[in-house]
Amino acid sequence: MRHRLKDVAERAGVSVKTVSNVVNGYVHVRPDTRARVEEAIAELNYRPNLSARHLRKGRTGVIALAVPELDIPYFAELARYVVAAAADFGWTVLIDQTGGGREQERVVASGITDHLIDGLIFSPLALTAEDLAGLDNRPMVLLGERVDHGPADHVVIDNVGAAREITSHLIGLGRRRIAAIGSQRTPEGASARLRLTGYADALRAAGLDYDEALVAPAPAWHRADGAAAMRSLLTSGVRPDAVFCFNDTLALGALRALHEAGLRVPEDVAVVGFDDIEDGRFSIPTLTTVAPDKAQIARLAVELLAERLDGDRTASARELSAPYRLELRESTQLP
Amino acid sequence: MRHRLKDVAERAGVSVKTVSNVVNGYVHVRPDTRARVEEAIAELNYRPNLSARHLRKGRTGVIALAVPELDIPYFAELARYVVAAAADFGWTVLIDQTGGGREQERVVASGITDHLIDGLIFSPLALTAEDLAGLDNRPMVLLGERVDHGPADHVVIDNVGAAREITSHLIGLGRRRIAAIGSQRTPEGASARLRLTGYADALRAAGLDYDEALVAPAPAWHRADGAAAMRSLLTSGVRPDAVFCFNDTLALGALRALHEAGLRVPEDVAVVGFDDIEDGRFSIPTLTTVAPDKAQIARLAVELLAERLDGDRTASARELSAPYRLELRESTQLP
DNA sequence: CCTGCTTTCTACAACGTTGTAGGCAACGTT
DNA sequence: AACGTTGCCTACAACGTTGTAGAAAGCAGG
Repeated sequence: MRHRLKDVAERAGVSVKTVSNVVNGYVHVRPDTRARVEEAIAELNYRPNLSARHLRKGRTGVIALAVPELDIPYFAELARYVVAAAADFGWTVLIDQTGGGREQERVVASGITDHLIDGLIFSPLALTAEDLAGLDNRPMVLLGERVDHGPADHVVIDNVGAAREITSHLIGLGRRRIAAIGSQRTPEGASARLRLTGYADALRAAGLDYDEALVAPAPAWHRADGAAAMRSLLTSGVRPDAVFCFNDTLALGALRALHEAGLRVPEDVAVVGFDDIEDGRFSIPTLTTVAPDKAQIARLAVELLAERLDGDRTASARELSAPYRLELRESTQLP
Repeated sequence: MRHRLKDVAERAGVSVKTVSNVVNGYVHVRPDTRARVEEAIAELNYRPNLSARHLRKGRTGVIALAVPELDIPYFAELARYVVAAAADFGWTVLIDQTGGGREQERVVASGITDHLIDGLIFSPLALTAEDLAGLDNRPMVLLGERVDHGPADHVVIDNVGAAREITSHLIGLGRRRIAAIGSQRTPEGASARLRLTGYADALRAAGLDYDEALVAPAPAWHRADGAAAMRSLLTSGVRPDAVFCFNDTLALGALRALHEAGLRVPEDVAVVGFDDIEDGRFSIPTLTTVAPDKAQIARLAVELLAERLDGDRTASARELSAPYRLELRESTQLP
């Protein structure tokens, strides 16, 4: 059975509001009264009804994290950090999987979980700034690149810079025919566009040609897509000596395809990824990658949301950048 | 701004309750009235306040899924299936990460998210039947092995049978010195114990000795633990020709350690795992594993919860078993 | 002993929703 | 013409909580 403030109040011989005051840490309660109430709470194992509290206060203590897919390791790792960061604020995190489609994302953003959550941390793939503009402006923090200069707070990393840096690393190793895997022409592909830009920048800076034939598209960024893209690069005869994959799962797929083709990594082809997922630290060979500071991304997102909730909801949108670093591993380092 | 039934009612010129009836699909509403109300709902972009509805009805339409760690791929994949299965019932899933500790799990089970959720699907590591016995019995479905014959509904797979089968497969390939990685002595290690039992059964059935030195413990079941356990097996000099790892992440770590030791898989050592996570389909070599039917596990869990919510809450606990099959891949199949 | 202040507590209303009870037409049956 | 039945709708109360207003008791200062 479930007890209410009223039950506790009767047992302790005080009013309902006094129990509420004790629960909420109100100071002007006599110590012996407080003790009596706390005892009653313990005896009845009383827990506040969050729905009722929410109805009254307008806050639930729950925020949502919406990501395209949980079984993409990057998002699972990110979720872990967001849950941890939110715990510091006493928040529970409701994790929502959008699937990445534009319509599904619109539903989530417009608040299918309406009235249950105080705010939303949202990692959209397909959503555009216009989609967001028409919405109910529940406090929201966006992760990633898609909705540039939209109406909401934003945590990003410098995709162009990171892509340029890791491509330059490959060039510095003496590689000259550097392929890229993961380009996308769809509006969903904002990260892809930025990483491609960084890749092209690095080539240009080194005086290398940008060769369209070395750039392989990937409809999604799963292992299977990386493997397929790598295979098509190999059969097309362009003979790359390095591959920059736009995320780690693509890179793991590419490693697989190279292995099947009998090519050695890094001797014949160097491979780099992006995201620093745990798999890449144990793959054969281990994977050189761009490591965004996920803990920092999560913390910044939660802090932005907290400020938005407590402070001025109409203040203009802020954009914060999280750091990254290169993780050099076996897939580029000759033994 | 956010609108209420009252706003819609005023706009449509009807009572609040009539709007509520339209929203809830009550039949006795004149078509023209219904149309007027629906128009007003659309114009105001009205959404019901779930907290208020819950307060009144005692249902939120939200269930929680509590797992030890989201960045263990098995749980992430499971989460995906649970979210999908729950959607069929119109439920939103709140995903909770317990961390796997006994105290944290007790907090979750006793309902830190109290009153916000209708029920709980729970994959405990450390919790004991006694822990659960004292709790508030919110409808709960348990996944996995730990709390055998506890008070709650339960979805399991036949760990002993699956472990026996995959070990027998190794024996059938002619392997004789078969190591096991992942044993645990702690109370958390229920799955470990069952899989070890199946392993020992298979050895006995084939007339092979159970050799303590071939069984390596793993404090957790991460890649790093698998790699460490494999290294210690190799340095101990027991020279296994096959390894049964109690889950896939352990196996991926073991593959890594074998690679570092210069041993070939499967030529020198065959490796098998358990869980069929996506990584194992792309690792080098790809991983032979026990593939539990995760979609079925998720569906059974959600259905059990639905029955518990709608039906008799005091009916005795049920235990359902989900199927599994062996996935034979490169880590055991000679080319 | 009165006044004004502080501390401690209580009664009441309200948050947005839905179940219950009931009213009023319109209809068909006697 | 009176009656019961049905369809459609409304008023009210209640779910459990907390903010507001204010009462009662204690205290200090005159």
